[in-house]
Amino acid sequence: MNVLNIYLKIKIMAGTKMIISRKGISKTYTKLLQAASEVFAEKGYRDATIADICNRAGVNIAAVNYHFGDKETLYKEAWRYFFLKSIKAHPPDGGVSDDAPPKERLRGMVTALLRRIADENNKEFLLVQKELANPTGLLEEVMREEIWPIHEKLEALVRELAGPYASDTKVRFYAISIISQCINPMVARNRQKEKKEGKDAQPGIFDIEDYANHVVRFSLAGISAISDEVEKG
Amino acid sequence: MNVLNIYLKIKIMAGTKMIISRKGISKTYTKLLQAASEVFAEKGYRDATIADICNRAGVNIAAVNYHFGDKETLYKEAWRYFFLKSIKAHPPDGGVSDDAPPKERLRGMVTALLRRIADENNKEFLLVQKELANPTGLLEEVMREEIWPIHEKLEALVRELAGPYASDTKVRFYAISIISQCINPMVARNRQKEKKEGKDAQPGIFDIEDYANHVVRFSLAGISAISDEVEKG
Amino acid sequence: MNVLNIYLKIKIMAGTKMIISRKGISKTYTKLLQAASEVFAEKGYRDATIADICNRAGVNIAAVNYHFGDKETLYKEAWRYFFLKSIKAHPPDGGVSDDAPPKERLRGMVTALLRRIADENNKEFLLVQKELANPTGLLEEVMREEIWPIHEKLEALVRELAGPYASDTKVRFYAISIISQCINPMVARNRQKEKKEGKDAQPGIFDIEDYANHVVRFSLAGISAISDEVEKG
Amino acid sequence: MNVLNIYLKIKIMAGTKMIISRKGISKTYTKLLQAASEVFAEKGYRDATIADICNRAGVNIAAVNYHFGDKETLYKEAWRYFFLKSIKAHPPDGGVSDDAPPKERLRGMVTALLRRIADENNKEFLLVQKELANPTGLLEEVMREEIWPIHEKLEALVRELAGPYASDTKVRFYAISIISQCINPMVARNRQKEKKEGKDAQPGIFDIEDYANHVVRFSLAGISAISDEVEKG
DNA sequence: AATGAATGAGCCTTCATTCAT
DNA sequence: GATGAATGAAGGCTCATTCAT
Repeated sequence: MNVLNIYLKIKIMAGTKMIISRKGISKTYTKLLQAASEVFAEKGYRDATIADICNRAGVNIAAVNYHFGDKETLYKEAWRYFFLKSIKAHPPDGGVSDDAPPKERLRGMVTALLRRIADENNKEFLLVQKELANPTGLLEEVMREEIWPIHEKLEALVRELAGPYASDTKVRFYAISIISQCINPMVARNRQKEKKEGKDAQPGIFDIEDYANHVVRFSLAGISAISDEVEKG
Repeated sequence: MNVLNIYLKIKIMAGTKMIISRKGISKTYTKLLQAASEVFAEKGYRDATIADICNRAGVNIAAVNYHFGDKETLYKEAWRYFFLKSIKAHPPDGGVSDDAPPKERLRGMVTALLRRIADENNKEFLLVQKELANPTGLLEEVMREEIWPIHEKLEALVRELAGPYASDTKVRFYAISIISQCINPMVARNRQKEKKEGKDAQPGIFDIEDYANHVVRFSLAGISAISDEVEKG
Repeated sequence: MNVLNIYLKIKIMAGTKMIISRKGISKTYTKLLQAASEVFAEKGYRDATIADICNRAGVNIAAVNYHFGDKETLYKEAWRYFFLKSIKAHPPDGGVSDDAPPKERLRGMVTALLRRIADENNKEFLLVQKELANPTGLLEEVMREEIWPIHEKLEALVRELAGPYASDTKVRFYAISIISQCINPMVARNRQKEKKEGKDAQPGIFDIEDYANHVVRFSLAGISAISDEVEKG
Repeated sequence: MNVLNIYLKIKIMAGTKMIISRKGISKTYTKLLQAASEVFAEKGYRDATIADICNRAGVNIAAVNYHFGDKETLYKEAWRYFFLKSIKAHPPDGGVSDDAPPKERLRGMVTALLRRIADENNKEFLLVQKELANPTGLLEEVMREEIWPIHEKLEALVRELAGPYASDTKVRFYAISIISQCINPMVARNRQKEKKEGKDAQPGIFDIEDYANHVVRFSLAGISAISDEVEKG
């Protein structure tokens, strides 16, 4: 290497510029986050291209590197950004007070979760779904942080409903059943809405409130029936 | 004029292959399907590279073009191939006769579906999941053909269980609840198994037979409870 | 290299199988020549693919290698094949006897050349044109053999017409003028016919006999005028 | 929660380029056009490779994509670029004023066209020739735009020379004869110069000015002779 | 004589990233 | 803070050729 011409260039990159920059969040930065969340949600991490995102954001292609360092960081930040928006718009308790009877609180949680996933403006679950299917490993930590609390809260509630004799396994199964009933059909529903060709009856699409009612009654019946059996047996 | 135009071209080639292979041995086609299903299941359509697949299959890169034309076709064929293997290994009725009482048949279907998804050697659902999340549009048709019949069969069974007074919407909701309880946790379970780092309790992993029992009892209770309400009300 | 497994394979390839094979020209061989001449004439050496040719000929892709050794040889043979057909169909003297007066012989040569190039079934000039533009170097020798005699014959004829005082340069120029008038517009004419969209008047297409008359009169006038000048001057 | 998420990533990069380049130096775009025109002219569209071109231009392969999008566009732009250079260097009227007598103007046009084609630095006609023989269809429109006007101008001039009684067909034939005498031998001449093996007398190569004189006199004689015939007859 | 299977080299293109201002 | 220019690595695909029967 040419001795005389060596030079060093030190680059310091902050994962979250938001906090560092003095004048608040820059316009370009926000536009990029918005565009990125849309494109990532539409195409997934791999198929989304930086050029795509910058194009939609109306900024230069080098802006991603400038603001976020690389594609990965942009991806993580976009998810974080929309997770915060989502959690603010859809509090997990569904607006039901902690003092309300358990059944009401269950209805609150189920409805909140269903609405959150079904929210057309909420790209969050599309991103999550794509991440789950094609794991980049990038959202793992942040997802664990965000999702696990909800699951735990639900388990606690279910334990109340199932009574003191229910085993841990039972309680876990109850919680799984409830969450599955919320997530799976909603994800399918979103997918169907994406392609707007209503050529046939589209059997999967339905009214959210109706379905929420169904899930609550179906699950309460399941819990009490099994719990009764157990108590008797 | 042509008379003297004869010329000889002598080519001397040295090699070893001739001795090694003798008869229709290397089924490149099958090896490619196998390798493709693995790599596609692991990485998804986009991240899987042809080089990867051919490498794993131990064949030349151009073999994909020769046998399948392009990556897309290989993808579709790999899925079709493994779907057939899967459906053969896990008949949807779970081995329960059509004459058995409805509850038994429900148990059969649920168990079959759970086992099918949970089968570690079955790449099919990994592929499906990746396809659902990052739709290439390639499997759409074939998936509709294969999956819809199962759903319809389940709906018919649920209608038996729910009694004559159950509305179509109710029946549909029952079916959705049941299928969701099967698909969602199994997919999550597979994902957890993929990364074998059992650093924490891995709360999602459980015994399939136990869970199958749970789903059947939970769902039967849900169905009969709601149906009773309806009849009375 | 593995000493024990070395083997030798000697391949003897004949450029012109026709002469070697006992039972005459094989069907596949001829079909290949025909298909090759078409495809080469349409697309040129480089853009024509062996798969294309074999497809059109309805034979296996390995047939080219089997019968001709490689693409180059097929190319040369196809040209030779069609050159012979062409020269047979269009004798250079146009059917005019060697005893005829020079003007008649000129008319014969010009007409013959024009017709030969314009012959729709004659792929020869398309091939030549493509070869001239994108020289593979393969037809060079064969073209020199075939084309040069015609040129020389024309020069001899022109010398008769120009009279004894015409310099070599003059004679050469005359010949060039005449041949150019034949080749250039005919090539352009073929090109126009290739794309059959007669959307506008297609000013280049015209009647061959009319044009032949024109060339003869135009050229005779040119020759005699200049020769007269020279003689006087 | 984000507060502590700041992280630093320090990257140390060593290189030498900074010192070497300082100001808008390397006109990659122009270098590419130049190199492309050369390579395309030498090898034709298909045989020219992007790697070749970029190599000769001393730029990275991806530069073609960046500046031109793809090979096709580069091809078109290279042609357009050199056509403009050519037309500037060789104005079609050959520098003869519009007021000059028709014969002088004919001499001007013929000489200009001959020189233009024969110009060794002018890749334009090589490109055109290759395009005509192996049409990519890409230059079609642009060629029609550029070449047709010259042809029309020549026809107008010929009409002057041929007198008022000449039919349209006659005039067209005259123009074709003249242009053919220019294009065809020049193209052949270039081809011969390309391969610099002067092994034999290379009968095609000659002095341009001599040939220009010949074409003018030859053609004028042709025109006046035929026109006279017509008038008399 | 003829062929389906297989191969290796090479080409165009894409794309995340970096340069240099 | 922001950007147009430039790059290197890699991927999918094509195609003439060869293998093995």
